[in-house]
Amino acid sequence: MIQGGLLLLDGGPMRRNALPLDMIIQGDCIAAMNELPENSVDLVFADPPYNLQLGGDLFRPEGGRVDAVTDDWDKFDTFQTYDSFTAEWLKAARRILKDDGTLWVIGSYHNIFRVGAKLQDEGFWILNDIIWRKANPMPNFKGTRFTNAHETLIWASKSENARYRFNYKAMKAMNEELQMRSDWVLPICSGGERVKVDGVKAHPTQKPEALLYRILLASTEPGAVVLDPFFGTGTTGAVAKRLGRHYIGIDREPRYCRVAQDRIDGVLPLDESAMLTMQSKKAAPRVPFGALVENGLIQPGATLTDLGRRYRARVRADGSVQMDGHEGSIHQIGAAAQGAPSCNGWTFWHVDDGKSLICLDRLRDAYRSNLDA
Amino acid sequence: MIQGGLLLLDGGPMRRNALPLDMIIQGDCIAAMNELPENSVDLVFADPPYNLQLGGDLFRPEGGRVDAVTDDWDKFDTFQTYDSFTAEWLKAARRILKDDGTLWVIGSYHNIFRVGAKLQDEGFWILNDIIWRKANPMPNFKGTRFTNAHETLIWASKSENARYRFNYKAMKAMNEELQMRSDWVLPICSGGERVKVDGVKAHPTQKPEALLYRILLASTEPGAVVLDPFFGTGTTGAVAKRLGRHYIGIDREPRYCRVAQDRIDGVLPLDESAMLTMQSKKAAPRVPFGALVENGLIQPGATLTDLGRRYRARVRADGSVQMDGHEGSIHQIGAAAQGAPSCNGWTFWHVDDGKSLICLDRLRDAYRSNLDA
DNA sequence: GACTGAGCTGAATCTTACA
DNA sequence: ATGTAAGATTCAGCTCAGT
Repeated sequence: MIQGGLLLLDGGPMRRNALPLDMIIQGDCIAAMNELPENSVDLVFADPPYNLQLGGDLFRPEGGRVDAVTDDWDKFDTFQTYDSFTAEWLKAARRILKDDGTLWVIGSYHNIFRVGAKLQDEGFWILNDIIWRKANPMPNFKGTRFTNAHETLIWASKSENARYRFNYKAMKAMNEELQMRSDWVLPICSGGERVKVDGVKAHPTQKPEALLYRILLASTEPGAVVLDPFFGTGTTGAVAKRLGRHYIGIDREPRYCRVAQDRIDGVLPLDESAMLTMQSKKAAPRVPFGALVENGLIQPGATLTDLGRRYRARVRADGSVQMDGHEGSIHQIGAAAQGAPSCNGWTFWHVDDGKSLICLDRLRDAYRSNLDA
Repeated sequence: MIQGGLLLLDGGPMRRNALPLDMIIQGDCIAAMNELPENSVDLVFADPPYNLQLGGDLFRPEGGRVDAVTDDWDKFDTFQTYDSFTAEWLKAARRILKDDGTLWVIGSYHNIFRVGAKLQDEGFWILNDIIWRKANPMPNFKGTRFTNAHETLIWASKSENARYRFNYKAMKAMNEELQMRSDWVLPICSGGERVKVDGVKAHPTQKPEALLYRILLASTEPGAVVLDPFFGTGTTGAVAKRLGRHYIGIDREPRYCRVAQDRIDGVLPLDESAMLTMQSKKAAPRVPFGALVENGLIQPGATLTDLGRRYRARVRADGSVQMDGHEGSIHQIGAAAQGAPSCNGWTFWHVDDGKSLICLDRLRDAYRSNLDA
């Protein structure tokens, strides 16, 4: 049953072996994919449930409550249940993929290792793992772990010797004529891009369009067929339409299907020049003082002094410094030394190499050029 | 048989249940770990082999080579063999780990998904996946994929509810007073750091010391026992010695054991004061608010207020406080004032000394340093 | 209109000691 | 084991109200 571009799977007359281009299928993704013809799709992008296994509520330091992903679709009883679900959708995706098509999956440490292993078991050949480095991740409020600041994507072909598509030149052009690396810095999806219904976010895990933009530009050509079995708010469809690719979206939730359809209806295909607007900005590398200690440019225990040699501070193993019983960052201790409200420790502090004083700022330059080399 | 700090496993008189601190064991890591006492090691760092094609037969527990068979079967067999090898060394590592110890593993997309899944299967609880973003990776010469510019580490505790060690403040200090994220930018190991024998690099996959430096500083305390079952050139041992941690290294190759021993012999430990790092408040001795009243740092009857002077509470002789008829601890009344689920009264409440507001936390610091004196 | 500052939010496996 | 209370803890980006 087709309703305004919406294809309803259950009981509907979807013809087997017909490819429902630029349509959204409401239903179970495994059953829906099994209805489609084999070797017919150029790309599968999948954002499956992560199986987060969250505990109770989490509160922010200022008292707010974190709006966590507690939806039923993310709950699995055991790893085994999750694994067999994963194997099933991977098998179905593999069948409909063309032999030279590729698969993208995104996940976090909760699920990505299981997905990656299963995908290799099914015969997929991993081409890259890609790190989405979030420019603005949610902090770790309780100070219990490292800030979870990235998600992982796996890009895989159907087999080891498949002739997959990779638009090398386009990627290089997008990255200021440097080869595109396996780590991508992109902001999370927020602001005007976030799809909302009555002011409330429509989906808890909407992905940024920039992510799909780069994926489709890298691994498909115009006119390609892109299938997303976990369509959600339809980011994949929106970007595919904008870039002149065909999409097929599948989602179990009628609500999400409607939201996605509305969203995609509002998308206009892009002319080439406008594509440039989404290029990534290259961030100037921020160097923490601790990195210099860690990399041996400054030894723990070294003494720092100012140009007038009036103050002396001692460097500790973690990059904090100590002076007269006070401890803190080079900036904090520099400020305390002078009784100033603030201080740029990079220019204030120097290392005495016996002959002369070397400004920390010069050591930072040295470290930066080491990074560039 | 112990030879100049080198412990030879095969046939040697290594006593079961003795912990060979600051030693290198030459032998199979699974057998060697199984000789060590259970619950005795604080940290395991593992850089396991991942070259499936060349190393397949090495992982066979029974021996017996795999004949060159059809591609599909060979691959399946290789994964199987690699998986059981992985499960074996993970089990052995898990046995010798203390219940509050943690495991670090590093790998690439070739093996990390299999290792991660197996590690979850064995009961380890993933705390973070960490991305080592290489500042200077090798380019992809053929232009067929994204430049493989990172490796992945997994950090895991022995079980879900284990009380693992994480030096939050030290990590934050090392990163300019921002939480340390899950993506670490570090240069690859090259130049003078690269261990060479007769001008040729001694090991193909030597890891940078900066990587181990951050790992040990983040997840161990001085004096901890760190075991590395794939010791190679002994980077783990070198950094452990420098940071005042004990190491136990295991490697199958006598050649690597010798190289590592020479390298570690040349390392000088940091002196203790340089090894100091920022301590988290959680580690500081607990001070009841009543003690401040008792010792005259705050007078009974004094008025407390918040930074915005919106709320006022009155201190009573027993260290409880009162506000609008409610009475309780500084935390309870602070929470009630804001309508928040909880509150740190130490940082919320201030005393007005006529000129400015003094945070209770600063009075507590004064009391604590008074205790030390 | 431009600027400032307070407030809100994002795939989160998010405390510890003691009774 | 469970419950209770102490007390430790946040970064970047966007929105919106108020100069």
